[in-house]
Amino acid sequence: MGVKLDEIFDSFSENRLFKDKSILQTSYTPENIPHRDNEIKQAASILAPALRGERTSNLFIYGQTGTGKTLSIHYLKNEMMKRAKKEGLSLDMQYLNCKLRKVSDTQYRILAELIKKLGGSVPATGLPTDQVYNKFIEIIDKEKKILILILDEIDQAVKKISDEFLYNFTRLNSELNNANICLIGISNDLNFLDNLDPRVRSSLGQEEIVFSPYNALQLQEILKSRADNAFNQGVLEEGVIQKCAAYAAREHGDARRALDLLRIAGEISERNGEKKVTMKSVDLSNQKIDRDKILDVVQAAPKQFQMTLLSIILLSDKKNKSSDKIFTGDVYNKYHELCLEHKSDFLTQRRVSDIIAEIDMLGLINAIVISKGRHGRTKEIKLSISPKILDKVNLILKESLDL
DNA sequence: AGGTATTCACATGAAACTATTCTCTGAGTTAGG
DNA sequence: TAACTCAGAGAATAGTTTCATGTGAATACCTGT
Repeated sequence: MGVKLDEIFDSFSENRLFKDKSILQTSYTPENIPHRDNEIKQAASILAPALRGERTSNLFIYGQTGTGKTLSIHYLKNEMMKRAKKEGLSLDMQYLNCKLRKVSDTQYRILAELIKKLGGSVPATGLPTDQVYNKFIEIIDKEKKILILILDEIDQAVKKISDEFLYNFTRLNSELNNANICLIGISNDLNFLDNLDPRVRSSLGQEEIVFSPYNALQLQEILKSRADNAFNQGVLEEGVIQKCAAYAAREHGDARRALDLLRIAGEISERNGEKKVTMKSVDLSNQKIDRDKILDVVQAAPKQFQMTLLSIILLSDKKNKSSDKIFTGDVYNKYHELCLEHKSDFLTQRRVSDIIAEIDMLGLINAIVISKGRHGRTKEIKLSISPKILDKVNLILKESLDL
């Protein structure tokens, strides 16, 4: 045993492909951000008055995932804070990601989190919201300064709470005597502003910046600039970067995806003891990402959801041979049967029908509404999980349903 | 043959119900003055 | 006495059921040739 382990360790340290893997991690903030100069400049010119101690317009930023919104804002934040420090300005910028679970659910938690970041403290529960709100104002208003609040994934919070809390934020200034506050909202959802209370919209959307997706070429450059430091010299096989970029470009130019692809490809090659990161591992990496996404979804899904999916899988297993199609009724019967068998309670057909639609949305199955004439109208369901990972999905389902 | 009506097996919507989570209030507790 | 903590009432929310209505085309049923 010991010998074998040594072998593994040896081969591991011998062909190290990575110089610094963390550079490819999503949490890494690079020195410069390629292809976002315009956006950063725009944002900077909007926020610049803050460096003269003046209030700035509220700013709203949108763009799809992996277009560098958060990164750019972080960068800008750091630069501005540096500058403010040098010149002794009382400027404060706080970043808050509204998507984090502990933060997002309620207005209370958002306020509590902000207060914590500003150096105050509130109990995790128990106080009325408006008291927390007052405390928040009190803390900000202690001294004369400019506070810039960056609310990332703000659409998530609004979805959970309602836009009322945003409205509160936008009128905050009228309650402040010393300090000035301004908001930067970041969202993935392009339509977000449209479904907002008009009062909030006009105030939050004073300035807007759109981050457009990277194209394949830009992705390549981003990857290249990071790969130089992340990998050792010459370990990338010809075309690896291009391939990663191409895959990611297909997914609306998601740079995060591109970086993940490259990193995982590297990990796969390293684990296989290869001397270089090969094209093949990029393919494997792509598959792995897809697979992990599916497995995560399946694992995290609620019980009834899993039960429904399992029914579909069982049915398509059987039906594949007789080449029959699967319909809602079949699924419900099977599901019902399974539930009885397992003595768990079951949902109505109405709900299962919705669950099927949800599974469809996640892309695990493909369901289209068809009419079978005299034999009614129903959904025709096709499983679209690749057979390669079907076994794993099955395993997870059986495990979590402990069958 | 050609046209119309029926009918099936669900889809799709809306409202009502329910269990859980949040918020808020007031009473009790603590600690400092 | 002010600040904090906590339990429990009431409000908000998510997940689901109940009730109601809608749908597209295969099939049954005419109708006149």
